[in-house]
Amino acid sequence: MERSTRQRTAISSVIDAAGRPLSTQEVLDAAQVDVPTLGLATVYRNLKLLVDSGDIAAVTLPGDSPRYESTLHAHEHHHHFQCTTCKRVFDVHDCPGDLARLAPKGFTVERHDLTLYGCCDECPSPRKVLRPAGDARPEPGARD
Amino acid sequence: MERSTRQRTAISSVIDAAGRPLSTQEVLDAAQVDVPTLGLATVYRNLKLLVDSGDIAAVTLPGDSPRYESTLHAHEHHHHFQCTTCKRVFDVHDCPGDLARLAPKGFTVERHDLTLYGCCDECPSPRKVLRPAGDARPEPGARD
DNA sequence: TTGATAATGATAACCCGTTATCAAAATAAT
DNA sequence: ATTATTTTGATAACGGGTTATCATTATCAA
Repeated sequence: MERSTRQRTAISSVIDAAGRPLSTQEVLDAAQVDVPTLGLATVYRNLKLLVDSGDIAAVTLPGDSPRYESTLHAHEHHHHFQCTTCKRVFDVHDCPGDLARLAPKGFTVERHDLTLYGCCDECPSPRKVLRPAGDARPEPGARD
Repeated sequence: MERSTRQRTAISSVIDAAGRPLSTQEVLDAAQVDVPTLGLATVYRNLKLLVDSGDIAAVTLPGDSPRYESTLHAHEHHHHFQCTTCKRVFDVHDCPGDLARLAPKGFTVERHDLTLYGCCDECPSPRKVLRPAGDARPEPGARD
């Protein structure tokens, strides 16, 4: 039977508490606060188990690896925002609605994905921050 | 200097004539009608050249490899439709508009991607075609 | 035509996210 | 506590899409 482990509990609660979809690396980093010895393979194993059990859902974005979010929050139809600076993904709780009308004639629309791109509230906007060319000072929130 | 070859011409004109974004495999298949000896490496090389020169644009979709479309058509803001059966991608020339308002407060929206999913007009809709369980007859337009 | 060199095709190598392997550790029923 | 079994962590292997390698072929200016 399935056992309760410190690793599994940490991974699960990190996702539930996040409030936004997390990457495997973000899950690893956050869960290692509770369980410092946690390994990447264990994260992958448990993410798969949680997806299969329906507790979390995978969020796929164009040209980036999947994020994972709690299905408790994800049950309502929503979309996502990705910060082009820190690459973090956030929930967008609204939807423009009635998108099926955009499809070509004769096409049936079953679902849709909408991703907004821009600058989150913790990253300095590249458009607003002017600096000398070549100044590549790392920014708060930047991931390598 | 850059030379004109049968391969380069074939790849370029296939994309211009497609009317929808093509995968590398679709480009290879279509261009081999003109140049049967065309190899996959040559397709990748020329797609990169065409993207760098601004003649074509890469279209990235969630969880699928990129498609390529002529920038002549792609200059106007538009979106995409992917058929869940044949996996082909089509242009959607409309846009719901005013999506920046959906973002969380304090976030700046620079652009957005919208992908519709469903059934194109050449594939039988899985919802409409009832057949006995286990009957996996390949459908017109299906890709393996 | 010739010759310098860019482009091609076949395939090996690469990248990176993910999965498999396996000995060691943790869990939970007894 | 004992023991059967699941889970873990480290790391090798995998897979697919893409890029590098290199001998051969094609292009084009002279």
